Amino acid sequence: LLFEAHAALSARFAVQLAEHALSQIEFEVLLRLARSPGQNLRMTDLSSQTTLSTSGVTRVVDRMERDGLVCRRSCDSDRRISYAVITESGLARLDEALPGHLELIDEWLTGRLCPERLDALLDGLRRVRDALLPQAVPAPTPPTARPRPQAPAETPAELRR
Amino acid sequence: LLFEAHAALSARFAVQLAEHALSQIEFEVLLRLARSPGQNLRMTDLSSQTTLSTSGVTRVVDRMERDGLVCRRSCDSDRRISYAVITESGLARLDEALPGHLELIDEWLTGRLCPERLDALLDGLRRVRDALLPQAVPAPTPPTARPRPQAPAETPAELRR
DNA sequence: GAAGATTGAACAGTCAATCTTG
DNA sequence: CAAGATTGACTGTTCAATCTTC
Repeated sequence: LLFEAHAALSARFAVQLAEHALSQIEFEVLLRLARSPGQNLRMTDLSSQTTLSTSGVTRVVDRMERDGLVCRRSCDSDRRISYAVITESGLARLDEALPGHLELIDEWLTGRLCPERLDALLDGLRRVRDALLPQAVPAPTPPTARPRPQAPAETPAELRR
Repeated sequence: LLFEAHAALSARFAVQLAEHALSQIEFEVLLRLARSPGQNLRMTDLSSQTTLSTSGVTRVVDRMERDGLVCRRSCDSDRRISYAVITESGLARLDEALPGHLELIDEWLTGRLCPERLDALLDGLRRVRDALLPQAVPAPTPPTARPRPQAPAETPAELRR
């Protein structure tokens, strides 16, 4: 069920992204960075927005920096902090890969279910997700702007896969 | 959305299974074996029923055989084939871990949504999954019994996670 | 020659330990 | 001493190559 649907969809995404020489995580990193204010994110925040540990983020950013998709920038006010910033090349790569990704979503999700079914599916998933992530909705880092844009509707919600 | 719900749920499963010294894949292997006729499965079939490659299955079964949860048995009529068979110990381990797993499913899915919502969610997921796995529903291996029991209702459907 | 299974090399990710800065 | 990031050792997985059997 949930696992099968996820695995199958995930596999499709993977082959499409591979055409643009991106892994799913790299794609997600580019997407999160591109739509963050200033197009940068602290390493820690990047890890909490993905499924990776902080060391995982370090390694991914290492690779992507080597490939020129992102670069690191240190913080003036707190020198412990390191930001990952998306580069021109990274933005270009994202623009290149995104349309195909959206097509896949439309092909297998949006276009496959009638609107009511789609709404019901998203509603159910959202409820499960919200129940499982109690710490994500309240205020784990109150001063830091909560980058989650409250799922304004369909398209952005799917964007976040 | 789908990815977030899946990741969050998956994480819960992982910690529960870890209490019984099982990884998610090991649990899935035990489950698939236990409910297969003869409680055995060819290595290849095991790989197509999971997310692993054939070499991945080889390695998992290596580990589990070392731990006594499964054992290998060769085929009389075709000596290329190797079966994985669940052992007494493996069955015991599954019995030990399964109730907690079902509790989690009930806690976060079944018990969290009213019946209509749950049906709608499962229906949507099933449609997406079926659309994405065209080769799974028809006859890829027609003579071989299709082990998929057609999702007889709710409980077994969730069992397959 | 193809199918089934295994192996070696390589890779991506985690955990625990470490370093630096606040 | 806690927070942020990185590193080293390790685990699990895949890909390509190999071996055996049909």
